[in-house]
Amino acid sequence: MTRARPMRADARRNHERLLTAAVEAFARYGERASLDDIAKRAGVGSGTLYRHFPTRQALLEAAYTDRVEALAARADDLARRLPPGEALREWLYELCVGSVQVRGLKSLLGSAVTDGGGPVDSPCGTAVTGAATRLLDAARREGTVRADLTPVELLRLAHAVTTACELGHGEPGAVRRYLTLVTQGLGPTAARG
Amino acid sequence: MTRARPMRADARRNHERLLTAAVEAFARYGERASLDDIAKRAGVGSGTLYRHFPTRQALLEAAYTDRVEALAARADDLARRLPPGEALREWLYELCVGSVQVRGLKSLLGSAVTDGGGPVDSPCGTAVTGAATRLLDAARREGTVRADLTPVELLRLAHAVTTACELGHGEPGAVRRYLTLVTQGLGPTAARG
DNA sequence: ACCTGAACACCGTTCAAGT
DNA sequence: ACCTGAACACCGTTCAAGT
Repeated sequence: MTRARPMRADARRNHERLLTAAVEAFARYGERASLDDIAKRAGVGSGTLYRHFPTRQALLEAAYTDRVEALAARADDLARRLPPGEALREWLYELCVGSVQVRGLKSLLGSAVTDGGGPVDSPCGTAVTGAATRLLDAARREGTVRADLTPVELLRLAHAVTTACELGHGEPGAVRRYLTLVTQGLGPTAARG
Repeated sequence: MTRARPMRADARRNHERLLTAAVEAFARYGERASLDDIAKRAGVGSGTLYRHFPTRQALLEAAYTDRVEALAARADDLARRLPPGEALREWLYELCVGSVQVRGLKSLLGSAVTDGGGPVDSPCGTAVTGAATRLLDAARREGTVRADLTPVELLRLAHAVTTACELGHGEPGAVRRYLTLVTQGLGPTAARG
């Protein structure tokens, strides 16, 4: 563990300003918001943005650290309050709602489970995969989830559900609907919990 | 029905060249391929591209007309050969495989079920929603699909599955896997057909 | 050590001028 | 009727010059 040594006062201020501007811009324009515009709104040269956040991904990750951590904490919270199966379902619901509502968050959560089979090694990837793993393990022990489902698969499906919702452009109840379809399956609705 | 009157010879040739270049570019770079580049490779001024295809969407649609029609035809083909439930599953599989493999096709199919509850009124939207409706109706009569599932929901889920696969960046068997998860649901694997 | 902003390459889109 | 390509506005990224 190397502890980052303190930034110079102006650097620290710029860092903060950039983050504020980024959060606002991502909220307004989605994850494709103009980086140049973010720098301008932060009152900072474009080079400074790149110094602090070398890639768009890095900026996105920094902008949503709080939210991702809150999501992870929420998982453990739900695990304490509800039976495993319900906790898992409710967490998935909140995850998807967040992804639909907070523009840019979906992109970040998606990139946390992109590429190889495993989760990406980033703070966001670690936090969210950890939460999913804990919920999934408990539900599996309870026997309410298919045993072969992996955390990454689960998170990818959540991302997929969010995508399906987006196609409907804000239809109310879309998250619940598509989540129901995916968790229950497409077969005939006979005896179901 | 108004029949388009024949294009001037040079216009016709440019139209064709643009399509060829577009198919190639979309295949190589995905649906975000540079329009300027497509015009250049077609040996045509950029204004000409906009004259023939006013939007990127229009170009995308034109580039994949054949493929979309083939998909629709394939649905009826499968409906003739297989029991409804199997025909539906197999069609979904081929739809997703196509969306994963042919860059740009996913985007087009997605936009065919974007926005309001109904399908978009475009040749592509009509063809693909028609096919989905026929397969779904048959399966419903047979009782192998939940009765409340709509064609647009089905197509959005297919789009969603494709998205999940993309996150895995070409893992073999991903389409089959995620399609299985979505069609069977995430519950415990007990008695299943 | 950090910041600035000009510079470069690229893209989408429009439109006056051409044939 | 159709085509061309310059023009404009915009964006991402780099880097020499500054403090």
